[in-house]
Amino acid sequence: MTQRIRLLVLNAALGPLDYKLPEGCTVEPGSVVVAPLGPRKVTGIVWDEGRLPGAEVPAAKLRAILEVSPVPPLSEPLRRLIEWTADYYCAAMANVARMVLSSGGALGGPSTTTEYRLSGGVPERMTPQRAVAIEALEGEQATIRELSGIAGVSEGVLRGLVNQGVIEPVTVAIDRPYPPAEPDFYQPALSADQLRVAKTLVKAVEAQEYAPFLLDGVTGSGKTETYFEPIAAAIRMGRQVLVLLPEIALTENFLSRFEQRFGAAPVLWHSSLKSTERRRAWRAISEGTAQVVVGARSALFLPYANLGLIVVDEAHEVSFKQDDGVRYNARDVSVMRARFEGLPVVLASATPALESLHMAASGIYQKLDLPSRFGGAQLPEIQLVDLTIDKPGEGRWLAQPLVQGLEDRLARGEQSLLFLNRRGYAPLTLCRNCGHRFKCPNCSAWLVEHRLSSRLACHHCGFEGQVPDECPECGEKDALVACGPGVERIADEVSELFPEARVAIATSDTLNSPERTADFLEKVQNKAIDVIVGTQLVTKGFHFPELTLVGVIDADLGLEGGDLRAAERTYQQVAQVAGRAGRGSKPGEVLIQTRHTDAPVIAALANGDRDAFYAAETDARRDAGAPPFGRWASIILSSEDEREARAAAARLGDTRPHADDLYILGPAPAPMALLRGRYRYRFLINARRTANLQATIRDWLDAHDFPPGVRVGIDIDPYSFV
DNA sequence: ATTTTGGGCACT
DNA sequence: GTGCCCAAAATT
Repeated sequence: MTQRIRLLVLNAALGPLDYKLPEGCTVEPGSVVVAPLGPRKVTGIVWDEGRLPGAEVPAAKLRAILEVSPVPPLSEPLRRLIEWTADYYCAAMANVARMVLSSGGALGGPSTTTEYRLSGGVPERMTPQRAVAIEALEGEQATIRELSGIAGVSEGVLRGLVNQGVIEPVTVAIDRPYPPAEPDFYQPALSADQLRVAKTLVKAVEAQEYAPFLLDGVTGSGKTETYFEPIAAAIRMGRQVLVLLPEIALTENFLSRFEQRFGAAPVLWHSSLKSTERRRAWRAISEGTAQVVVGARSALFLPYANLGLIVVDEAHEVSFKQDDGVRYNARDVSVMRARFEGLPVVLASATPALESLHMAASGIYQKLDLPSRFGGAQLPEIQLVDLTIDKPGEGRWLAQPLVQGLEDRLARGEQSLLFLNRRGYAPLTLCRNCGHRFKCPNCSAWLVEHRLSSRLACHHCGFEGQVPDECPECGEKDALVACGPGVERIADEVSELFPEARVAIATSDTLNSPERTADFLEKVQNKAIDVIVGTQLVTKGFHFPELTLVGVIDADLGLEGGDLRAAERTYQQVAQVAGRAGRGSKPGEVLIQTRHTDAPVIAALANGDRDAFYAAETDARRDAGAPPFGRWASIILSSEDEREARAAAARLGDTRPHADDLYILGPAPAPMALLRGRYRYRFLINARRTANLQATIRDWLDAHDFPPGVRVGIDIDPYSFV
């Protein structure tokens, strides 16, 4: 009697498949195996009996699996999390499981790899490509393929240099252990508030039970040092910790504080890890030797052997919502994982999402407060600049009070930060003669002028073009004008006003590598920069003690557009960027430029009345049936063929379900009706909490067959309506 | 997703 | 009959 097993195959188009075990082979639920499929091989996970739907195939058809991967089986809580995530977000289990096994190579077992680095030698014959490679690879060590990516030369060039001995091979053990974090390496002095909160969290870690916390601390209150204490407790108990951060590219500050506290760097997990690093981290995590993992949202689905605590820092951040593939919200799934695993989870933020505050008010999350700044620093003074009164001149964006503020800071040798959430020089370029506007050929979006790289770029699909001398429509020369401000234009304006000021632009364009970020931070620290002009990148996590002025160029920007959470997002962004001011001994000042001084969000920001804002927003959400009182979902049908997309949407619309507890809007062209060359039609669903939203959507869509060119995207709890 | 199969059709 | 293209079916 051979044993039948059911596999979750890592292929979204395939249902569960049954196999038999070869003689003498044993597996358990969660085991990762390789199985034959036709002439091919597939990776699958042995699933619990009876938990994957589908009829049994005749025993005669069963083939034996080929091998069991030498990795620990996925734990039961993780298997339940995969099921829950797929179910909740209407995604294929295979796609969720793929995020768990996201390190292809790790499944093969331990081994070594060959990496390459410069030997210091010189090639017999120097060529331009070789010079480029040698310059770019200083201090790098990686595989040939990765080095080729870093240097921007072909692999052939590098192989040539290997033959000449200019690049030498190094044998590296992939699975060498990480340096241990020491829970008692350095004990910082904590305030009474911090101690009180830390004690509660340490207790929760020791209890080893599900316990969700909302750590609500004002900017500069020392949330990080506070949650380091339960992390230390978990390390002492030999358990692992996961810390989720929104933008892993900008963790310099976090990492140095972590090393100071624990004497070693944590294990990092993010999308730009090299394959060997990824594999090493994956194995250490699955075997339990990685103590503290600091990662972007994808770190949430890794197979921790022995997890004891999850921390989600800046938990309100929109970037925790994945916007392609499985559209999950890492903040919400973190809480579910903690529940399945039986762990404490800490959501930390100075500006919590309304949903999180509501959970705390309902008694589902325990709320912990850090109401004052660490070390006696004061929260900054906030003032509004009414742009309808203090009008900047034509082609200017800084009103007089802000110019005055900058002048004062420059005179005193203090630093300023100007916030504008728009990359590039100008968001729109048009022809003065014929009115032609530069539009992306693949998207419903204007091309943004970037003067630093002298390009017109689409921020949605990556399309780039040169800025032409003449209008492509009417041929008129020198008639193109830039409309509206971007950070580059603001930086220009500051330089014109204060030629002696040292201005730096901080966006994803300029801080696009750890090196450039470190360089920027160092310059700010050494006061080699007077004025920072930045996008949302600078709103979070930075600690600049000498920064005493924050200017918000246009607080109304976020309120435009159809985003359901626009008010909340504006509040969070402005409050966070304001929180960068006055973190040291000198008090901070914040100037907010706006045309709507009486808008509730703006007024709440000016008065520092967070509670009033949340109360007003809560009422608005209740009236709109928006989260947390109701739920939204969006369904987007897209195709490269406009007519095909429209027809598919119309047919789906014809069979829309009718129910008392939800209503369906659409189909209508999506806000970005053309995105990356695909035409998009959208349905919006608003449901009461009582509705079974996912089941309704699944039943509705399952009854349809769409043409091969049509893609269907379901977004549960959408953030961006794009 | 990928591979195999089979039907329809032009061509010999 | 043979080759070719494309859609449909099978894959456990």
